[in-house]
Amino acid sequence: MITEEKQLLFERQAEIAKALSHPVRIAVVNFLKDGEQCVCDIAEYVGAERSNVSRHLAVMVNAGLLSYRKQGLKVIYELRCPCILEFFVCIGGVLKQQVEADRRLLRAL
Amino acid sequence: MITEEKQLLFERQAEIAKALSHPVRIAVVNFLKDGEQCVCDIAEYVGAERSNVSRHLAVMVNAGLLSYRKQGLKVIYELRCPCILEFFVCIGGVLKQQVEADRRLLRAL
DNA sequence: TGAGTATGTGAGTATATAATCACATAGTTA
DNA sequence: TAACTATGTGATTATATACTCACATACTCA
Repeated sequence: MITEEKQLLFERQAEIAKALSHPVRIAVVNFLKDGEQCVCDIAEYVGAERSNVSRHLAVMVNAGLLSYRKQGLKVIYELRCPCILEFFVCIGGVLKQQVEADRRLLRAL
Repeated sequence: MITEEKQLLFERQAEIAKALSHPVRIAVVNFLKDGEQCVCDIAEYVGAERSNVSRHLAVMVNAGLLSYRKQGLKVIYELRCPCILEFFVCIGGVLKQQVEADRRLLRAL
């Protein structure tokens, strides 16, 4: 049985995973890992419409992944917690294991 | 600029995150971390319809998170890569940091 | 063989998400 | 003040996702 607290935790964890479940948002994290950036530059890096990027950023702020500050005309976003980068290490483990499996499959052909 | 390879990587990473972006699927990982289980028991643990759980499991298999084997009437699922559990450590870091921020906010009231 | 059990799937519906365009807002600078 | 720039948002549309119910499949065991 899942306790009510566990249920809440699962929902919160799922929300964070969802905030990372889009290629554009993954790209954003990758771009911001080296330091804060304005929307303009983020949009150029990820190669998407500014308004679209704006919405993706809002999703990530809502999930608690990003914070932002205004500086003149610009709005500058940064990773709220560098620990999110461990996510890529974790996912990397899964991907490596998949590639290994594919390789074994290939050899069996 | 994002290279074509990076783009592919981001898509793959997003896909894995998406497979973890639902409370039921998070619950499944939590249940399976102590060992393989059949659909029946998984459904009871997560508290959802069997057919619904079946679909969630299919999503996770597709993403490469789970593997399964048939044993008589039952189909038994297990984590394909325990490294996925690091995901919770990572997410835990983000959540802790959010709770800290909330606490600071509360003190400021 | 026939009843029973575990699982998966088709079809339908409701809801959520993503993308785009046009426009609003806010700050800048001449 | 007026033109300009960076950003966010409303409205719309297309697509994806989640869920449910009924049913098909596959295996078990009497």
